[in-house]
Amino acid sequence: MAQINKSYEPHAVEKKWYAAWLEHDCFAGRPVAGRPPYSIMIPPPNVTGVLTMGHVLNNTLQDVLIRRARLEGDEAMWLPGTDHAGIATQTVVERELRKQKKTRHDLGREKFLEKVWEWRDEKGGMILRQLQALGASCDWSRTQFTMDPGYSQAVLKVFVDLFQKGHIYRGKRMVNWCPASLTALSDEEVIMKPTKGALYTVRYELVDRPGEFVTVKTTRPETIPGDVAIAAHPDDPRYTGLFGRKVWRPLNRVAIPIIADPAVDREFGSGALKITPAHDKVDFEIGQRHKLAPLDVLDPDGKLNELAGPGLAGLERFAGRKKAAELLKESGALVKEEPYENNVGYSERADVPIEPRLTWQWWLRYPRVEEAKAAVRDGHIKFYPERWAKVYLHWLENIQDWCISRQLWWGHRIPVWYAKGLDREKLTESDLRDATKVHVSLAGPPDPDNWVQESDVLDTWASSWLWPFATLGWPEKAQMERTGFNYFYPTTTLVTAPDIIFFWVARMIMAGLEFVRPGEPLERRIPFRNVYFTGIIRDAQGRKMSKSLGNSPDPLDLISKYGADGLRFGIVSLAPQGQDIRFQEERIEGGKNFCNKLWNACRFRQMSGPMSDNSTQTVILARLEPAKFDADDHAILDRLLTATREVNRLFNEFEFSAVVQVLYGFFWNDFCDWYVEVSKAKLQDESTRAGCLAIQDLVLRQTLLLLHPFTPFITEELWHLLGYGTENAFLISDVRLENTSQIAMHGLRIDTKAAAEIAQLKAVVSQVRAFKAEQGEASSKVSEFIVEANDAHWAVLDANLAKLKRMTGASSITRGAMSPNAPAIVTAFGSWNLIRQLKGDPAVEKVRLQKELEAIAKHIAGTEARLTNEAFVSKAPPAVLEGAKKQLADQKTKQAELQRLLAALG
RNA sequence: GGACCCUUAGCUCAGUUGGUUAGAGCGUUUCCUUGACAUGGAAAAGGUCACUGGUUCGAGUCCAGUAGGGUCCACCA
Repeated sequence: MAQINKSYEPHAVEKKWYAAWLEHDCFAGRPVAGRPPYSIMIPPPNVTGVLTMGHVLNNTLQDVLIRRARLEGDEAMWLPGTDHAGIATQTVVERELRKQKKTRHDLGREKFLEKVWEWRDEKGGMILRQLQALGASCDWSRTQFTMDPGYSQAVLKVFVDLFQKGHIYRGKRMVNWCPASLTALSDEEVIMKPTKGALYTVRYELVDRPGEFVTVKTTRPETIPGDVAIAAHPDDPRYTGLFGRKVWRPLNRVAIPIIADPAVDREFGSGALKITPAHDKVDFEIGQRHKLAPLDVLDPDGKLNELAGPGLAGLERFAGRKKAAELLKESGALVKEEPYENNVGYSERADVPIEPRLTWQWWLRYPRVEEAKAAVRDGHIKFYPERWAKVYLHWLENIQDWCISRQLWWGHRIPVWYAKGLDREKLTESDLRDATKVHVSLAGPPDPDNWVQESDVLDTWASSWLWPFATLGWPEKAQMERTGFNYFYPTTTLVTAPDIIFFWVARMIMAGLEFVRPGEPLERRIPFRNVYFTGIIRDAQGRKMSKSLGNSPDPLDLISKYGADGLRFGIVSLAPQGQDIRFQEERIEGGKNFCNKLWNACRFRQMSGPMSDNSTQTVILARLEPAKFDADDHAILDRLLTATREVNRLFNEFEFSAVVQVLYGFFWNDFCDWYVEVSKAKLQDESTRAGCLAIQDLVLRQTLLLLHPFTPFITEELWHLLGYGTENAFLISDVRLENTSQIAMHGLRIDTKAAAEIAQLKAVVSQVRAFKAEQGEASSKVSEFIVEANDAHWAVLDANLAKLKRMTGASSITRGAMSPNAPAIVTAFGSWNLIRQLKGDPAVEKVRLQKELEAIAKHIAGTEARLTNEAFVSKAPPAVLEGAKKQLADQKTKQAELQRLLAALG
């Protein structure tokens, strides 16, 4: 067996085991009859993406779940993949083209797409390789890409199907238009941001009453040339006489009507609103009601066009705004300009203000909305934390049709063909259903020469919403058979961030319900049973991590600094359920330190004595020597069982950081700080040595098993170094969690009373150590104690004497009468006298004892007050009452002893 | 404007169905290089649990309100 080095060096270990796991196909998930499945679909990162701290958290948790499932004996399958990320990817490739002074239009659609594929093959999917460094145990043979041929077929089939069912239609409507990416966006891709600007008060002169004006307030004077009316509330007395009259539009001067519409807020400004139907959603609706044709003064890229009139035409929109204000000022129409802050919608991707724009787009009326609500409301899908269910339900209550078309090239091209020569501007809803005018199919029209294909592609989310089943080969029967669709669907758990609850989670639920296993019960159609929402990782100041702020550490740097296990352990310990996380590198360092502690505890075991047969828990149990157990042996086994139960419970509740905390506390405090220390005395005694080593072997084995999901590399390494498995059996894939109740089945009864005694003894040791420190006695210094204790107490001390001496740094602990002038303390096991060359100063000792007496008197008063309270005595449960009584008795004993010591000082 | 969340030690956070003297990690201070580990050990200091009221024998925990912070949703020009 190899020698364990002095400190843990993660890098070689990580490399070695990841390669070994891959080589032995440990990550593969295959249907096994009679074995429960556990499946997770990775939230596919953008193919352009690189690993961020958010990914680290998210994927570590998925790996934890998957590895834990393997240990529990489930057939675990974690499917990886990437998302084609329409806008992001197209932008990246266009940027490269721009370096060669080219645009995508220079290449043409086909050539451009070739370039994108080239880019993807060379540079895409880097993030998946980075996940391997983290230790992600994905079944890489199943890696999917949303533009793969099979996946694409599924996407198009869904489009055709929804079209045929009447859920998809084409409509000219106001959309969120991104002037940078030149495409429509869904509402979810628009971020509202408070933006500083100006509020302009502009007056419009009445045509038939020169010198009289109507004033309006606007933040966008450049759209004035697009005004088609001025509106006021019909009941607004200021305007009743003006409805039907006309005003002069102050830019690109023409006469426009004053109309009455209830959508106008009387309270804002003068109560009058300029109506620009082409550039505002509300205005568009008002325009429709009054049959006013929109006047579009902006080009798709955000430049003002010739309709904006001389002086403005050709200007970029923000330059146009300034210029419009100047022109208004010159003509005297500008009454006021004041600083103003309002909410402006920004394109999520391009981070520029979006323009409401009237365009033809494809829309989806969501299917299965009611069922999607029921699935979560009725608990078929459980959200962790639960409160996200409210957010989800609220969104579904107010759901709007989804704009699924994008004016991009990179994506799934919409499978619609228009008959040649057809005027698409005039296409009606019934024309759409007329096969002579519009063809919708996967295969395309049989006579392609007579048709023109729709140039738009689908929103990326309109492909990723199929992820849980399209990745398993749906809808191709043969593929589904091959991937084990029926075995792995519905997936077990989805781990994702709450910010894509609408983008993705809700839509996947609706898609699953609509397309999978039609006609079967809801719980067979849902895409997943549990959804775990991670927190969002923020920097130390609480800001979101972002590239532009540069506040996001590179996870690969962290891995090289602290090891993958250290990073994983640290990030999980940092992330309690349901809250955003403030990143602290110290916690990652703590993860590394924990690994080192684990490493050294195993090293200590190896150095403590010869290794015996460790190959199964059963053989280790057989090596235990219960007859020779002392209280510490009982206590550590008791703690092991408790910790294991806690871990099991917390796993079921998805409380990962609490699991880590329990394991940390058990291993570091109970095992290393106490049991290993007391072992040192026991190991020197030939008669207790073998049994003590067996207990260590048992505890370490269980610890490695419980820790493995969090720190897979180091646990696998130590598993082999300590001989827990055979050479070709891996902890990750060949070992099952062992039922610690087996310990009880081996005729071994854990004496919980002895275990409780140890807890008390620990307190005494702590007290004695503090006492020494207070007395200026160095913690390592060999001290002499005289203890005055009753027979029962002394018996306990005597039984543990060797250990106690080691733990308190004493050369001797003897029973005897108190020495009057030496410093002393009162413990649960007698009064301890510290004997030194230099006696304590009685005056100082007196003060110390008096202070302690004061404190105990306070506690006694408090406890007595409760116990003499009639209401407490009659209403509190017996256990609480008994506890209080015992507490009082203990406090009184201690008080008496302190008084005795004080008196002895004279 | 609506909904949800948060406020506990210098910092970041735990705190299960209300029950002894409120915990952890980091940081700070003191002591210790004793053969697993200085990536370590021992100990100390540090909290009127945001505030006010209520329910209760008993409230960090339950209820109401107030203040401060955050997130999401919403068409106020």
